[in-house]
Amino acid sequence: MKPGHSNVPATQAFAGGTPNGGTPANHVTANHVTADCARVAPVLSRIGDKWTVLVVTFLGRGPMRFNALRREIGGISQRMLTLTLRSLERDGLVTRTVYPTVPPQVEYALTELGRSLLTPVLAIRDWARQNALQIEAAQARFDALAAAAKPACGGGPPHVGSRPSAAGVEEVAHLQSER
Amino acid sequence: MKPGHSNVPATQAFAGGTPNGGTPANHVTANHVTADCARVAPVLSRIGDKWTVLVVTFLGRGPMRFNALRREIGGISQRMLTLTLRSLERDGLVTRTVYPTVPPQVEYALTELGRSLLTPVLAIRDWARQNALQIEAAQARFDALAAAAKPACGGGPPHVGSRPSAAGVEEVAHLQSER
DNA sequence: CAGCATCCATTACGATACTG
DNA sequence: CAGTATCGTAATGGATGCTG
Repeated sequence: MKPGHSNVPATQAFAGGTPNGGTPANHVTANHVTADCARVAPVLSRIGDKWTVLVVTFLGRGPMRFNALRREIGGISQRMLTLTLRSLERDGLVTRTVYPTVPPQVEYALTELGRSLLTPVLAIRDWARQNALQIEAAQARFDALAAAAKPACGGGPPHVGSRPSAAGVEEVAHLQSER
Repeated sequence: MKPGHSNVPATQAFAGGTPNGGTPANHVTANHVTADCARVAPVLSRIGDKWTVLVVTFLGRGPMRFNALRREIGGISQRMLTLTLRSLERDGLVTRTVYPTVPPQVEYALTELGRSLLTPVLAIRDWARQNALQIEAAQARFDALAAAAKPACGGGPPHVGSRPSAAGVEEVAHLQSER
């Protein structure tokens, strides 16, 4: 069996209308929403896989050959690059052009659709860039609390996990100003 | 061991400068790029997991209690909702407020950071919505070609996969107009 | 150079059962 | 209600070796 992508058994809901504006108390009739959500989910799985965004981002800078891409990206295995490109090709996001030269030469490029994807994808990437530090800080804080609340017995071996909860009375409405 | 999230061994590159504009032949010195890319990758893994986007989207409509979220989302298992919310809390994207009522009541809400994430996330979701049909069409086309080029021997059992390649001479520069 | 096939480790996720 | 614990399965993804 091929370990290829394209899966997603079937997710349903996907949040319907406008997140705020629009009708305020509109808590979704939960029926027609389900429909196109099922089509949205697979796309997100695609975006979310380990390499798609990378590849799309790089191809956004112009067409590229297989190994060039491989080198630029850095940590990707040949297998995953192949798989990712296949999926993208299948989805109509990239084109694969083979030049029948003596050493075979294959060039990948974004399609129109692929370029349109580039916009929101870069938006996410930039968000990630800008907020990475905040997130790391939040994680550190969280982990610190978790570790503090679970000294278990002796010291504090690197056995991370668990949570500060159930350590006594839950702190209520922490009033954290969301920094 | 907890099956919790937060993994990502270490990805490196992440496409540096402006995707097009800027310096044209700038093919990345591949060094300082590697730095913040390593911080961006985990964030994307988070976005890409099966439920994060869903949860964030729903919470974007206002604070919600555990089971309310569970019901609204639909296909999520209790376990995954817990895990997802944990991760989001750890990342500082949602707050978890426990009200010590007799039946315990926990409310989840997006933080400022979480709301800022909402914007690019909705952008992706909308892109997915708008282009889902094109993608499906592209897939159908691709799969049709793949199936056509691989009748194997007898008929065409449901052994999907593979590709039309290596079936003869590769079609060169297909000139597909990217529809 | 480009890429498929196979093996193998890790992980994500769902179902189920139990707790405060 | 809101979890946690445990189990089993399937998907993800890396390493390696072979082909055209």
